[in-house]
Amino acid sequence: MGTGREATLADVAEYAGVSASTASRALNGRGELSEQTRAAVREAAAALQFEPSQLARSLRTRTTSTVGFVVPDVSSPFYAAALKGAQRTLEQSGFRVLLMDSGQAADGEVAALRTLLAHRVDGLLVSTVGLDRDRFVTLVAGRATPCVFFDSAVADTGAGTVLLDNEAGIDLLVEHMLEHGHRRVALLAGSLRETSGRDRLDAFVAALQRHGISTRQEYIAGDRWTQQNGDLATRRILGSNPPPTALISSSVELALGALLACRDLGVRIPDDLALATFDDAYFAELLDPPLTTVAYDPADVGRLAAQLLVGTIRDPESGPHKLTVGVELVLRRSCGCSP
Amino acid sequence: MGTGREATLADVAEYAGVSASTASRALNGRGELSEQTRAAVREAAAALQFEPSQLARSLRTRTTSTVGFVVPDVSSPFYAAALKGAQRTLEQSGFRVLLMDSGQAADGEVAALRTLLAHRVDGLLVSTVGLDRDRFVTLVAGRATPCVFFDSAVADTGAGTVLLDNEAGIDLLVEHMLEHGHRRVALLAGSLRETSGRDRLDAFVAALQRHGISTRQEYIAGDRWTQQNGDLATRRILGSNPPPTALISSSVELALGALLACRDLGVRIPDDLALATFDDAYFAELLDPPLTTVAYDPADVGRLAAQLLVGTIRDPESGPHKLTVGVELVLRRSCGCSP
DNA sequence: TTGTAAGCGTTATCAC
DNA sequence: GTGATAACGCTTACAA
Repeated sequence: MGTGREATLADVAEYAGVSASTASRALNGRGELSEQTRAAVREAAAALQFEPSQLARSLRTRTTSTVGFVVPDVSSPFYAAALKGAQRTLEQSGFRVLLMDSGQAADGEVAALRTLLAHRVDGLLVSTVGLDRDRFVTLVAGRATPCVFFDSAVADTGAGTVLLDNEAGIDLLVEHMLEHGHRRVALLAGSLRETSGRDRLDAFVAALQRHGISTRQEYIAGDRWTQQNGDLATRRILGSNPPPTALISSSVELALGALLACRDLGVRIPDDLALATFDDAYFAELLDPPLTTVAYDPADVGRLAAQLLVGTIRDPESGPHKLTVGVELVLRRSCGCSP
Repeated sequence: MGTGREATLADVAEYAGVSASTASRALNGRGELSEQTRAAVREAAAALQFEPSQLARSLRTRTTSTVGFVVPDVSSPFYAAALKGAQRTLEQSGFRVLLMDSGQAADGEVAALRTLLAHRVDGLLVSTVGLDRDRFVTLVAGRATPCVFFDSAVADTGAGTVLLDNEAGIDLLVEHMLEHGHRRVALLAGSLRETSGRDRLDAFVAALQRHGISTRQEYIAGDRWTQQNGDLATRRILGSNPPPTALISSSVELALGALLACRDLGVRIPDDLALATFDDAYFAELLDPPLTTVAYDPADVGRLAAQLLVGTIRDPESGPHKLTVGVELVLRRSCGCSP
């Protein structure tokens, strides 16, 4: 059961008593050949457990059927779900996924992109941590490899972009808090280097403005998408005088941090502080208290981005598309609504 | 900024006025060459934005520096975390990750393995959905590509295995329930085709046995790792007469389903039913009620598996290793403990 | 120190 | 229908 080399096309050809080119044609169903030789080749391939080398094939055909997927953190539920969505449609279109984690850092992202390009992937799916435009352009936009951004994009570049409707989401959250009668509303912000984080912050300020409420600096805190950052930022915000009566979170991790901070501080939700967050999670309903959220389908984001990318790979001329994934408000107890 | 072909090593060589082999040596730092030509080549590479084709390199060197990663479901937090752990150590060792999702099906897993083998990955990291031994052996064990299993393995094969200490985990859970005075203890089981699921079930039966309690068939239900299955199975179990007073769950998804079912049925936790589960989750403490769990580091599982794999790739002779990742009990309210 | 040539395993373009 | 033959872009003896 030990093994020598893997069988090559030449081995198969020899076994079947034909030339390599004939064997290739037989296996790929191209060209006309007799049923007889075709069968012989198939048989030989089976007998030798032949598995054609994608490496050699790719080198020759100049196409890898592989797509690079770059995210700040694979273990985040959002990215994992987006990956899953992308996976499925890519697989159906005959593409494989080469995954890279940028580790939430620009340098990591650049390294990932380099590696992927060196592998000659046919396309790129990236959620950027906030690369500056120049760096991105010289790195990939100068090449033939199409890149579709999702969730967080580099402005004015790429073959397509799929973003969540951040503005609509924050609007829903803010207006709902105002309907509950709150006027002192605070925000837990995520990373402002990513468009998703910045857009949510901007939408928050704009929404309040629209209702004649000017933003107080002390009511905005946070700069990373982590639970710990949510905890810290919440404590900071609650320290302001007067403290806010409502808190909107830019992500579920931040909201979890807020929950922890409030529990520790003895701040009751929603009685002392109303809370609602961007991102629904499958466990949101089971939290204490159940979280009011802005929901969307993260797998959809990946799926759409993958579709855009496949479209561009197949037809490079198709102009850059921008897609927005819709969101909806899910009312639960944390904002003050009754079940 | 459209683009022609990517620059090739030959282009770089020409630009620098040297031969391709010299260019290759200069870039890879092999052999002795004058600082002068080395600099010239580097300069040329930079000027042309040369990115060496891993494809060609791999074809020539017969090594891809790529590892295949196969899991039943990427979007599951456990696998996502394991992936993250593996990623990190693989990256440090110079390997890239080609990710495939088997979609919880044996056929999907076989397809994934085939694809990965065709890509000539240097190694495989797989959490099997329960492939039968023969199928696995003819597919990959007959080849030179080493395979390390994690979380769920195919028995007696592979270059290594990293499993959670399922038995210890279930023991902790069962004994804790017994300490609380429960005698009618039920189990939410996961997929029995995976070793993780089967091991937990077996450990459950054995643990009760050890304490002189024989297992009742009606107290065991479940066959998939989903929240929905947890919900259904819980309802079935609670329908038995007399119903159990304690419920142990094989995974956090199942436990979430149980929480939902109990809420719907008006069964209070822990008063009417004590609950505890395998798998800690970052939100376990924030649930209502906070969940008592068996915790471990999922990233560790991936990390160790990756280390084993890299070791085997570097030294194919190193015998098959079996590693077990430790677990610990985290007491919270759902089992009846007070905070 | 550098160049020449062969070869990795395919597929594509020709002939026959 | 089928078989040579030449790439694809790189590395590595072996020469020079």
